Amino acid sequence: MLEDRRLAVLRAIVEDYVSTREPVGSKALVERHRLGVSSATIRNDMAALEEEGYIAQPHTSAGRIPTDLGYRAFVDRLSGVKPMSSAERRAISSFLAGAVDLDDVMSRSVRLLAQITRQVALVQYPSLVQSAILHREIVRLGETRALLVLIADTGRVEQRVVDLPAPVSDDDIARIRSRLLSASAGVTCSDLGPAVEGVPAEFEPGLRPSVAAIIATLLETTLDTEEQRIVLGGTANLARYRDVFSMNLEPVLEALEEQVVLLRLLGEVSAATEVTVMIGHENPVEDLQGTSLVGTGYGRGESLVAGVGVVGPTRMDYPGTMAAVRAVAEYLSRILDEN
Amino acid sequence: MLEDRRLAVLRAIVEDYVSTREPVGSKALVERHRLGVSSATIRNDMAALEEEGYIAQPHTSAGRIPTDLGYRAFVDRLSGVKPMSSAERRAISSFLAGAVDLDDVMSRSVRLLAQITRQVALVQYPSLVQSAILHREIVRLGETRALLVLIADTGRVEQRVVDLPAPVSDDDIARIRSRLLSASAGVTCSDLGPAVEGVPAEFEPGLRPSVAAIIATLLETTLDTEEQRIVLGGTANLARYRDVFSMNLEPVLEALEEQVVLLRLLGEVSAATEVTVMIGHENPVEDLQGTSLVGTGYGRGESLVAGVGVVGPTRMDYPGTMAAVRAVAEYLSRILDEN
DNA sequence: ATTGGCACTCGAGGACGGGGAGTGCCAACT
DNA sequence: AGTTGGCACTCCCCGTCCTCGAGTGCCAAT
Repeated sequence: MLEDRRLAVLRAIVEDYVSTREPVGSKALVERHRLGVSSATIRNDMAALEEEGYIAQPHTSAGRIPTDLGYRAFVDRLSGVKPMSSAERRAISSFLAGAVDLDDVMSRSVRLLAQITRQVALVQYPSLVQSAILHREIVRLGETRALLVLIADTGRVEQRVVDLPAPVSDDDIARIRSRLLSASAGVTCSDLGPAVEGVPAEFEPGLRPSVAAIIATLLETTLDTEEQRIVLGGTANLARYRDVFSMNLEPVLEALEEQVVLLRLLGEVSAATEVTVMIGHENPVEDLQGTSLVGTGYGRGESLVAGVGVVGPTRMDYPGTMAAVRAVAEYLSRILDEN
Repeated sequence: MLEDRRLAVLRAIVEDYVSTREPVGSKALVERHRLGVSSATIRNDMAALEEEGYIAQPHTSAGRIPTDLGYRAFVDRLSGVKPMSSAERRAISSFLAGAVDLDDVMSRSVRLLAQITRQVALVQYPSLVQSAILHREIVRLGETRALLVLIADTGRVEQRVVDLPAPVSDDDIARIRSRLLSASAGVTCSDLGPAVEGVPAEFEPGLRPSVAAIIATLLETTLDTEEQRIVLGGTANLARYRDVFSMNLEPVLEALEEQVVLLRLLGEVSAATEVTVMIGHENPVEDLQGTSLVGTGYGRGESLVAGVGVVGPTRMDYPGTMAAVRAVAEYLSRILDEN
């Protein structure tokens, strides 16, 4: 009972602070919420909450603001995921339905999510490793250059230039192409290596290094670290939070421009279908420890192929953001399912 | 002679203001530059320059800062393009040489340019309309869906999902594919329309709508407005200029997220091989009138296929930025030539 | 356990004032 | 005519001081 009220107070503090951006005091609290007790009582509760590390004072004689721990408790124990209005759902689905290809789906999603949450949005391309390859194409660019194109069943298209160790004719390319197609038909990325292992040996000695080079590039393209790709949008929204990242949103912007960093980030929260939240210092990226990350995975049915998420100030509307992230992930999954 | 000294004073003011970011006064000017006259004389010149609109005072009893007109005069009449050091040239070429495909070239270029200039960089993909199409591929995604892939000689790969009006078999797709390939072999984008016009009529009536849909998408993909694509990087550098965009770099960030805006922008400066500069209010985009744009076109030999540029505060190092933009454009042209 | 009362703390924000950089103008000099 | 030193003047910057008020912690009373 007593514990209950303390949590109610914490929730009220989080909600007020998120909406006003100002430290909240005991008096304002009893006025804005029907807590049924006096401000003195609230003060006692606040002292206790501070003792336990859920809230803090910027300085003596100021109101309290939630700590990362406070937000964590709020997210874990106090807020369900707020359902989105049907109007919002309709807006999402109609906006994403107009996409003409995967690139378009990705860029629309990221813009949409940024707009809804008014924060920075991240969307990851479906992983190649998890996909079936529908088609492979080799195009001759010149004497010693070829372009390799992979088309996955997710709609993803990857391209790679191959430098060939020796000149190769149009005809040679055609033969290599058809042999590779037959050798790898219907094979998933992960099984590709063994399936094409013996292929170079089937060709004339002079051609073997070139075939090997093509196969090497083919395998490389589907390598874990190489193939990941993330788009982000809504960077402009960061400017709104100038106050939070006190002087320096520069390191934040810098971190967000690093694919590697983004991958690490999304990797942490996209392992599950539930929405996952990382708050402040929980973030593994040092420059982003002043921010929170809300993310989840998406994919076809049970198998997750990529992640989607939002980066914003720790002082964010968690229920709303979580709902938006979940909704976008659902629609992305649905679009993948349709293929 | 007298006019000469006035210009020398203007140049000195621009240089000092760019490096110190503070209004510059007559006394500081004679100390830092060998002008051979006293500060009183400089004061007279400054009054004249202000009269003519080249410089302005933030308030009485402060130093002068250049106006947009002042920067314009500086760029047009006072600064040659500073040549890059050979070390810098080597850095550029080695950085760009490691690229594995066109996407990689684009993203490396944009990061490189952002890093050299410490500003926001823009790089445009080579235009499809200006390119020859090396290869077209049609892949069946399902009963009524196909994926169309275009490969241009610039290394650019475009994809598009086609919704077919009627179910089409694997075999049908193969026939359409080979017919389209033969009909359009060696044809440039702009001549594509006439070349494929009669193709649908060659097929069975039931298949004609589908063939038409594929051709429609094919043509659409190479449409002027649709096919343009720009990448940008170095957004983090904007944060450094918080002081310039006094309160609000939010509109700037927003403008930079709009492809349409970026296209308009780069379009203005990428029509020539010389580096072009737009200063402050000269910028057609309202939200960017506090910034300057330095850009140029690049391409194979004489035919320009795209643009590259930098957005930064009007108070920027024009000679250095122009040199960097020109150098990157040159290397991009060279890379395209190699294909 | 809750409450009203009270003394105390400390930041925000306004008033004040000296210091200094910079200007414009003028009379004198070349 | 162009240049220069001198000088009065203007205002911004910045530090100091002070008041105001929101908010706290503690205590005695219920």
